[in-house]
Amino acid sequence: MGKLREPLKDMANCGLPAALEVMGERWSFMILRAAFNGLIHFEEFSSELGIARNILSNRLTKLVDHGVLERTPCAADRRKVEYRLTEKGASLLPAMLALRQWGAKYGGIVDPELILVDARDGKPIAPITIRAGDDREIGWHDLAWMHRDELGKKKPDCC
Amino acid sequence: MGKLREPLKDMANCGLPAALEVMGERWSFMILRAAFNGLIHFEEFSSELGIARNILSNRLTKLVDHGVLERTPCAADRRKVEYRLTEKGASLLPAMLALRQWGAKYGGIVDPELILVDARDGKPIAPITIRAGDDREIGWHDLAWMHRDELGKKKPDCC
DNA sequence: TCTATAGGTAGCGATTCGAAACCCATTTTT
DNA sequence: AAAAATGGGTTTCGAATCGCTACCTATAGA
Repeated sequence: MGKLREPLKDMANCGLPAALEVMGERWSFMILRAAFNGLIHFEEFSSELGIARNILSNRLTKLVDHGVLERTPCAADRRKVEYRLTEKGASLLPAMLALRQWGAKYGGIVDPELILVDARDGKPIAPITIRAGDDREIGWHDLAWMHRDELGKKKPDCC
Repeated sequence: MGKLREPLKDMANCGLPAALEVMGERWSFMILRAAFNGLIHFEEFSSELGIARNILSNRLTKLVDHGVLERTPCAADRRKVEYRLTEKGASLLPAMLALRQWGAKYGGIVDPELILVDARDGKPIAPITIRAGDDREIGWHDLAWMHRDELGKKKPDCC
């Protein structure tokens, strides 16, 4: 039967510490955001983010080490370097947008000038939600933990 | 017309710095996770997370100050205090799960013992995705920024 | 009363951050 | 070709933060 509480002890089983290991430091998410916005060069990140060069250098190499960004020397101008999102890095978009939507909703951003839209129809994207396997939106109290051996067994309603 | 790049300069317009202001420090997300798992008392957070007491105290008061948690003295035992998620705090669930799914996928968690399921049918929840207003799943390259005045105008395909 | 529990603070060394200066290879300008 | 500017860093060093341990106070239980 599924447990109501997840055992916090065994971190080995949880993706959150792993994610925070990579993205949990200061500036990491802002760098990611900048990368999604198309910035690729060191100086671009530096000037747009206003972050100290040593810290930026440190974060960029860490993100590269963890496979979020890919660092390639620029062929055209050999002084330059390109930092591009990998597939792994691009997969952080839902997390980043969810965080961002939350910050916008509760952080006092009432009438944003720019709105993120679907390019195909120019309409705003939906708030990011949690969905069951069949696409129903579900909330916190609809969730349960279940051992991998007993998937599919509906939990009793009682507890 | 929508801009391809979001101006990073005006942070006032972006929810991400606001979100990171609240949740960007070390342990904040782990505390949130613990709260989602039903922990409510200081000693519970302390022992389960293994975090130093002064840091924990600092984070909890910060989360309370920002309205993520609500601190109420426990009526039954006046030594105790309860930290509970507010609606604002509970709204972080999609962001936390997205981050967590990402960490699990890429962080080498191959065969998790416990799986997050929909309590109604015992089936695993879906990966968190980005959706257009009409519920289509969309990806990074389908996104564009549009000024609030010109919503609904489809962008030309050319640029 | 005596002890244990809950929720913190205080002190202090270790780590990390951040501003500024410096460095060196590669363009670009003159 | 020489001089200057650019790109991507590293070094240094003071300031802030982290984290461990010890301590404190109010309440509850034995």
